[in-house]
Amino acid sequence: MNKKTIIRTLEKIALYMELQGENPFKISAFRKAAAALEADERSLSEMDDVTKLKGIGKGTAAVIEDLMSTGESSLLKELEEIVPKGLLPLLKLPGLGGKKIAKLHQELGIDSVESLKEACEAHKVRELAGFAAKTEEKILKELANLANRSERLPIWQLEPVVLQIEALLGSMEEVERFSVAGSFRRAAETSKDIDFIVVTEAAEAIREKLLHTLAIQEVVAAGDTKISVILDLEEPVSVDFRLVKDYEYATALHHFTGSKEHNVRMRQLAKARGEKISEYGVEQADGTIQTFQDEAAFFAHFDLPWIPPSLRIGTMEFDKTEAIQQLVRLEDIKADLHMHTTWSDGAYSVAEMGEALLARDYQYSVITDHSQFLKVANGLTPERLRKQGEEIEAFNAAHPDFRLFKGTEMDILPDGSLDFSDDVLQQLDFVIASIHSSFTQSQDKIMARLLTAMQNPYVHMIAHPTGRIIAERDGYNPDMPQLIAWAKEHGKILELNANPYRLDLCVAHLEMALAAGVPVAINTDAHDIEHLRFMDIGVRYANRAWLPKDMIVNTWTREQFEAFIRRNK
DNA sequence: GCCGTTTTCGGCCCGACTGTTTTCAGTCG
Repeated sequence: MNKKTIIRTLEKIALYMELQGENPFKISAFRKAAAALEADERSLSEMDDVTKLKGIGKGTAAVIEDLMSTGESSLLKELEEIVPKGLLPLLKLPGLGGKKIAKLHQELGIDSVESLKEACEAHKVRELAGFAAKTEEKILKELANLANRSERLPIWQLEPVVLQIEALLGSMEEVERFSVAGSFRRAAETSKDIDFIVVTEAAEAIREKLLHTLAIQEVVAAGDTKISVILDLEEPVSVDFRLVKDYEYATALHHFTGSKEHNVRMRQLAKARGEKISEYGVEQADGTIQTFQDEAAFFAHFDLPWIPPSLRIGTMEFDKTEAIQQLVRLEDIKADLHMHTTWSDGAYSVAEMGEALLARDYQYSVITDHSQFLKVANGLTPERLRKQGEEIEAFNAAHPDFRLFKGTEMDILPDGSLDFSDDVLQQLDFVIASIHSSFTQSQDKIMARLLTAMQNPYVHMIAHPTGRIIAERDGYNPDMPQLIAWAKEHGKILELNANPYRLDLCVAHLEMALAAGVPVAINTDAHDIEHLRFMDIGVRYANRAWLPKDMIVNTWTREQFEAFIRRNK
């Protein structure tokens, strides 16, 4: 019996209990037990007594026990007999929760999406106490939406929307300050919606402006402080705006950044001190509300350092306060080691990219256009690579306080050979090796290709090591423990590609790299000046794996970096 | 169902919005 099955079973039990209209605290106890198992890194066999975990007691331990000895849960079986399976999808309908569904089942015998639809159409639902015509109409509307209801959207789909709304809010004179919040701010790979905190003294005016300016498919809610809309985009996106006063900003931003689990822990912390946290401030024992200028002051009130949003998952962020000080921040970044220009498939010239890097206060960076194999991207031949080098030197001559290094993003070919010979590579300052072809080869072949790159003394870094695209494709499935071991052995850097399409290495792989002591570079892989902004996403994503600053190559000074790239020459 | 430097019972995070009633329950985040 593996741990995942047990976690899923506990969650399933919670779901069925919800459909019975069970006590919400009992339901949440089962979810907490599942979360406790998930948060613990040990496997089941390594735990001698699960009840020692906070959140697992007699009842939930009995379920685990049952699963381990018989392979199934008698509790779940009982629930499945009482509660029709067909009710599960109804929980996805907005406006319907466990209690209402339980009532529909008990009073009208509803047991599926189909029977609910029939009951609505026959106007039977509006006769129930607590339901009325409007609810019935809403259920019918949501039932029609059920099929094409979008689940979680990938970060690369949301990022341009966030950018656009930020521009809009920035242009409104009644808006004093604002920030994106929610799981997007926590650098989640996918989100259900986008949240914004907006400071204004003119809530009504802002509400009207938002409702009239945005391309809206549906207004879900429009109250005094909360506006919730679904944007009319190719893929509909839900956006929530919370309108607050300036003095409420810090606590509102914290509250709506979450995660839910983090907030619960914070509130328990407050409660233990006789205080009460809400989005409006911290209520003291005497009833007065204390507010804060920013999140740092809010955390300081509870003797905590400012916790980066991506770490707020309700577990070790409260304990590992020392490690938080060591984490990389955007202002620590001194370089970007992976980008493209018009020489291959980029949109800007060497000089234009150089100026954009200078504008970001970087000390150095590397131009890494594609190599000759990648014809679709206008990859460079050795001859063109040499010419590009002259252009880079000219830029450097005009900017003595900054240095653009000459590099390449060289393809590792399907047959396992490298796209440039050693004497070409020798001329370069920095060499990236990447796979862009034949993703479907066996793992052995993929690993053989990567090993060639690892063993080449002129290669410094492997870019986007798995080749995944979030929510689109899995990549070429390398054996990561092996790859990381080779990186350690041969002194190579592994990339955290910060392009929101990729975020590759992913969090789990970054944690493995950290454990092995393999240095990581956070790079934007920019094909456009605008893409340099992805560094921010990369840094926030890296925080999720607790990578300390000194493990991140592009926080190193130019001198440190030069020493690293020269060591095999 | 779980938990206890207030507790073995009585809490469990807190507030907005909607739709239902007419002061509140349910849902949601």
